[in-house]
Amino acid sequence: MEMGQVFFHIDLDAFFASVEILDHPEYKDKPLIIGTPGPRHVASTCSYEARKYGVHSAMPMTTALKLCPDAICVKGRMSRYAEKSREVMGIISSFAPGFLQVSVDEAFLDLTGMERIYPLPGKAARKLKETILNETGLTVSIGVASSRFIAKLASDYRKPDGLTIVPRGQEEAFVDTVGLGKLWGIGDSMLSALRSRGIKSTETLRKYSEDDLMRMFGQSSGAYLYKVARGIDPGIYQGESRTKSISTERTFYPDLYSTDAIEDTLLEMSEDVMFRALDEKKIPRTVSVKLRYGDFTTTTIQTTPESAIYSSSDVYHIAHDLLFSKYRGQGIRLIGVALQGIYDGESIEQGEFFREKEKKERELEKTILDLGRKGSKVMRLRHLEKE
DNA sequence: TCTGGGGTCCTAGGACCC
DNA sequence: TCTGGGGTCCTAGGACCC
Repeated sequence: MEMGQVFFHIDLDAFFASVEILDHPEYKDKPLIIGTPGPRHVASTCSYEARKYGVHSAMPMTTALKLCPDAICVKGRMSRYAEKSREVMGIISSFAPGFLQVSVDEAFLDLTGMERIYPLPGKAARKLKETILNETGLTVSIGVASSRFIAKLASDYRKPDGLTIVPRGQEEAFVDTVGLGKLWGIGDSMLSALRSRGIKSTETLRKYSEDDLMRMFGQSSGAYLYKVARGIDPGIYQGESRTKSISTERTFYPDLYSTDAIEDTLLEMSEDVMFRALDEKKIPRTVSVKLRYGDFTTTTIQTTPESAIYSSSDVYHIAHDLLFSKYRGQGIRLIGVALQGIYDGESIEQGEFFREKEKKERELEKTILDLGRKGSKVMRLRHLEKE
């Protein structure tokens, strides 16, 4: 007989802010926001002191600074956070074999079947927290439960430096305690759709059959709601996820009008995404462009050409066509470029011929790019035109 | 409160094929 | 001759998460 599954969800507390405080002890006990002040910027994280003023992730910086005018604002240093993240993830992954990292600041551990080594999961979790704190100076919150879904809710239940254990059999009761609005996968939109039908709690949600819910919210969402209301893991974070898209986007202030500036941006973005793809030996099948206008209306245009996309000049030309096929001269607030339908560059049918061409093209582009960062757009465009 | 950037997944409609 | 049904691919939009 199986003893049942045991999962940890480990969540770094206010991660970016905590790293900054570690590197700058003078920030300790002060309201700290990771983000650049100014319009069209948002806070990516903030310290717990700043949260006391109502500041939170994704809040516009202008709002955040109205709530907390004395906050220290720091521009994010992603590479430093990645470095710190690797330290922490190294510790977590050596703790038990079933390790699954889901973002820079979050990971799961599967401790199923490890009763001999860790007879008491709570004790094991405390040990893990202590090790992470001693070796990295960072605190984490851990949730322990019989599924990843419940473990994830549990790590969020008490923060920072928290530990929440949900005993087997208490999953449904725990979901009730957490409440509908804080369940993973239920956002503002679903919440108001539920409310408009008089469903304001998980208890009420359980009164509906799976068929009812599927009729009301569609197959996928219906099945999801049915499970989640009962504390059953709907299957979050299961398969190994391989990269499916590579994208970049940029918001402008003020809005962009000039064709020249639009092209310049498009070129940089095409190079950015395609170099990232080529670095991973990936080839995209689809290019998509996102446009957001001054009034926030947003549209995306994508195409999947017959011929292979193997250089950033291909991406640029396609993106350019897409953008200007839609563009009607309004001010542009945001431009995005994405590569989709990513597949393995090694498995290309044309084989040698293709790779040779790609290689030459890529080397040329790297050189141009290195020069071009400081050089002119004109020069890079001239290179592209030669194709 | 005037709304970032990087992702994943779902839906609905149309094209196309058998 | 006035119209089936299933499968798959593609596009555009949107929800959601960190």
